[in-house]
Amino acid sequence: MTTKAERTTAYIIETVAPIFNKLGYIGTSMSDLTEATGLTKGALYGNFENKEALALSAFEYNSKRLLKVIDDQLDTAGTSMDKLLALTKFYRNYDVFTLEMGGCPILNVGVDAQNNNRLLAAAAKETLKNIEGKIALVLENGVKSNELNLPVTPLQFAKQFYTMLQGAIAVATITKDRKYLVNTVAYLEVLMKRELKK
Amino acid sequence: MTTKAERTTAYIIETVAPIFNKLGYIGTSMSDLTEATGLTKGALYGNFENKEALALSAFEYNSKRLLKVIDDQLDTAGTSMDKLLALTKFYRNYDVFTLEMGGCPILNVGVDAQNNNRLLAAAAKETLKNIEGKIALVLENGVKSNELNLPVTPLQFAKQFYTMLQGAIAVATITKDRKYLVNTVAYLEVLMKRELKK
DNA sequence: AAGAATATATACCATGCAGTATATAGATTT
DNA sequence: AAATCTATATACTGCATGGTATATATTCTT
Repeated sequence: MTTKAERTTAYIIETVAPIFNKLGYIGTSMSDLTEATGLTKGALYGNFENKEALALSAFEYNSKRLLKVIDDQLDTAGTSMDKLLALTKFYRNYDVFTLEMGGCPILNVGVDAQNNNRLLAAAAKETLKNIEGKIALVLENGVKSNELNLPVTPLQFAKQFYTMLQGAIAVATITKDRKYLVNTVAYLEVLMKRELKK
Repeated sequence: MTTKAERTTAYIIETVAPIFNKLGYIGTSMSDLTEATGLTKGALYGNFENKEALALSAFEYNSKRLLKVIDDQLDTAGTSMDKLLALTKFYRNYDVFTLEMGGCPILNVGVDAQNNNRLLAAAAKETLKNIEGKIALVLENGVKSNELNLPVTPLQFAKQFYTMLQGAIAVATITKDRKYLVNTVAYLEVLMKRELKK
């Protein structure tokens, strides 16, 4: 069973995560967080050492949520191609999924923290590489099971694959136009069928 | 001839532009700027109404520099394909070019200002669409002159093209790994030759 | 070169910031 | 239910923030 204190900590993270993601590390003030949580500074500082620890926990929370959903897609039953298509389908509505998180955490934190907070920047980088690795694994299995035929190494293909997705996310975010997601995913699907077929 | 005052204004913008780009709108303090310029608040506020106006001028400065270099590439003598290849060649070293600007202004400002400053966010979006338009124009001319054969409209191709480039920029920035730029450009060049050939 | 106009420096607001010490309220254990 | 322990609220630092009023340099015009 979870104690009251644990639940409060969890509640703070959940509440605070989208705010940090939206406003950025420096752009978020402790009073933004007391206001959003309905708690006081005493409560926040009782649960977290400082603002940085809070921001890190917030990012980890968003990151885990994202990784979980990606895992879910890549765990889809069927061929490696089926798994990848489940993933692209997810990314087609990535903006909807990340809406309540306050946008793409990798993009937001990765860019925002780049020159402001080393730990956060490193965490974003780590999450990104994590996702690349997951995609590469599916590709690798596809090759091993004689299903797929890659023009490059699995990791290299995964990196190019993810670069395109992240490009769509970035441009869709900047222009506030989700068509970039839809079009990029459509393009990726054509590309996959053309390049990965044995 | 330029008056002293005009030169001071220009000097402030030049000096301040990379700082805003690196640290973000909120992350940049007026004292960061007085320190960097060697001027006092009186001088800064004498030349610009407020922090926002200064940040906007700074972004416009970076934006114009970027658009100018892109124009230079797309003005390369030769076929439309030559022009596009000049552009991709430029983007291969985009990180070097944007180093002294403090990173990609479109990505940094577009993401940073997204939830913090409407004017800056709108300016970043505008610059992005501007670049897409420039690329589309070259493609359009290539089609008109019977050189290229597009699978989609010029603007649509340009959007997909730029999305990939911006993806490489984003991921290279987040991971601090320029290989994404190199690889994406290499991939784009193969793609162009395959998809655009008449 | 003198005078007018303009640009920059100085000194100062009020406000918001992250963080803390301590008091109070609440939960957990016996 | 009482006692202990823990978590939250309150009130308060010291400092940095954006911005301004005014005095002092400096530039431009004649």
